This record gives sequence, C-alpha cells and structure tokens, in this order.
Amino acid sequence: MTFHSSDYLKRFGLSKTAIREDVLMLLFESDEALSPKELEEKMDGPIDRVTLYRTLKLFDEKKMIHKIILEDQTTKYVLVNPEKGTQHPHFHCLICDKVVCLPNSPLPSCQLPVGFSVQSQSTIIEGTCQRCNK
Amino acid sequence: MTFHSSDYLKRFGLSKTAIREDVLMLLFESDEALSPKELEEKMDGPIDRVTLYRTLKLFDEKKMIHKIILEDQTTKYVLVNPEKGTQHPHFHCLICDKVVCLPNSPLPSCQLPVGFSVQSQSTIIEGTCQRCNK
DNA sequence: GTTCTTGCAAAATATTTGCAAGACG
DNA sequence: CGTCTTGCAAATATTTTGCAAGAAC
Repeated sequence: MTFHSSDYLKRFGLSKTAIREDVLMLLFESDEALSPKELEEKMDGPIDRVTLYRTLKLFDEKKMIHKIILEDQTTKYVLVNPEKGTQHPHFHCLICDKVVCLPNSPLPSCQLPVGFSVQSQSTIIEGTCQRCNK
Repeated sequence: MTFHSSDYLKRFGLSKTAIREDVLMLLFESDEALSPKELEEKMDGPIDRVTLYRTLKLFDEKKMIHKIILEDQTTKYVLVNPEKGTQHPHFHCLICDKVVCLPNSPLPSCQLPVGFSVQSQSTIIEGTCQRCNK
C-alpha cells in the first residue's frame, strides 16, 4: 500500500505544496509520534518553523493528524489512521521518549457525573516500552 | 475538618514559608484545578512568578499536588486528596474552562501490549460540565 | 551559623501574529 | 489574476537558570 500525499491533501480540500507533502510523508513513514522539532530536523532542507506550525495546526483542524500533549508538556503528532479508530490511548516511553498509538485498545470509558457531556477523551500512559524493558 | 498548611508542609519535610502556605491554602480552598496564572492572581500580595513555579515543582515532586496538562497545553494543579485516590480522570469544561477531578471514577484500565510496563496514566476528558449544560 | 528559600535579571523554549512576496489553481 | 501559502521579523507566553540577599531552623 502506497501513500500519495497529494491525493491526501486534495481529499481534505487543501492545495498541494511541498511542505505539506513533506510533513505528511514524514508522519506517514514514522512508526512513532513526532514533535515539531523532530519534524523540522527530518525535513530535507531547512524549513521555516512558522510554516511548520501553521501546517500542523491546519492538519489538526482538518482532523488529518492527532495532537498528543505529553506530561512533560511537549507536543507530538501522529497521522490519523481511520483503521485504528480516531481515539485510542497513547503510550509514552520514559526511557526512549517514543510515543506510539496503542493498537486494538479502544479508549476505556469512564462513568461521568450526571449532566456532564463528553466531547473528547485523551489517555496518556507513561512507562517503559517492550524494547527498553529488555 | 480544617486544613493546617504548616502541619502539611512539616509532614512532607518542607520548611514553612509564607508563599508555600498561601499556595497550599489556595489549592485546598479551590473546588477546581488552578493554573500558575490563576494562583498568582489569587495570591494576597504580588508574588514572584519564579518562586511560584519553584514551589509548584517542589510540591509536585513531593506528590502533594497533581499536575494536569490540558489539550490546549496549559497546566493546572490540584491538591492530592488521598481519599480520592492518587490517580483518577480529570474533566475539562470547554465552556467555563474549569478542570475538576472526577470523583468515584477510578482510572479506566487499558490492555497493554506484552512487554510494556506502566508507571502512570492520565486521562483528560473534555466536554461541557453540568452547570454549563443547563 | 549553616542551609534552604526568595527575588531579580536574564535566558531558554515554544508558539503566534502581521505583513509583504511568492506560489497555486 | 485572485486567493492561498510562505518566509521573515518580531511579539507573546511559559518556564528555567544563576546568583546574591534574606529567612528558616
């Protein structure tokens, strides 16, 4: 299965630009969530940080990516994968610092007090991943 | 039941200072989580922001307070209440911006892949609270 | 009196805004 | 060509660090 970033952009009604394609590609190829700084470093040439932030904000608004806020207040992003569902817990390894989506784990439900209504839920689990536990 | 901030500090091996007592008192009296800025505004006199940050970091290290990172990347703090357990979901109302602990709701459990180990878990539920839903 | 805490100045970090030049369709 | 996007400069917000003066015990 190949990934066509330009089709992807078109599908969300966005015009095709080099930066947007690069960001999408990097997120698609990555097996972990990436921070703005990590994205910047992985980009081919030097990229303007402002444009990167604007691109990420746009993708987030279009729900093309998930924004993950970690306990250390840093931000990472993953490409939304419709097959994995739009909401699931994320795991943050405290040793290697990687953040991954937890597959096949639907968001656990909480009992809410009467009168409250939910719009979104985010669960971050911190610990050590299987690679670092070896 | 009264709250003695100086006893509280002593119990955690911290020396008693005016700022620490003020911060503890404000957190104790509040029915919602407070941001550094909100704490600063609620303080009697003007307070040095650096001291406030250092105080909050210290309390967090001693596990006297919970640090809650919201989706908008702001930080709020609540006093740890041993009766409510040390970990539970937090609810963030998108209308009034209040953040409260969800009482009687233990942290929902997630199935983790083999080899992963958990150190902490945080769940933030965003939505509208019963007051704002009326 | 020695150690811990505070307050100030300044730095580091992350993110946003305004605007003119440039690219997209 | 008109609109959307980019890049630069600069602003804003948040949090941290170094250090000397002051308070706690």
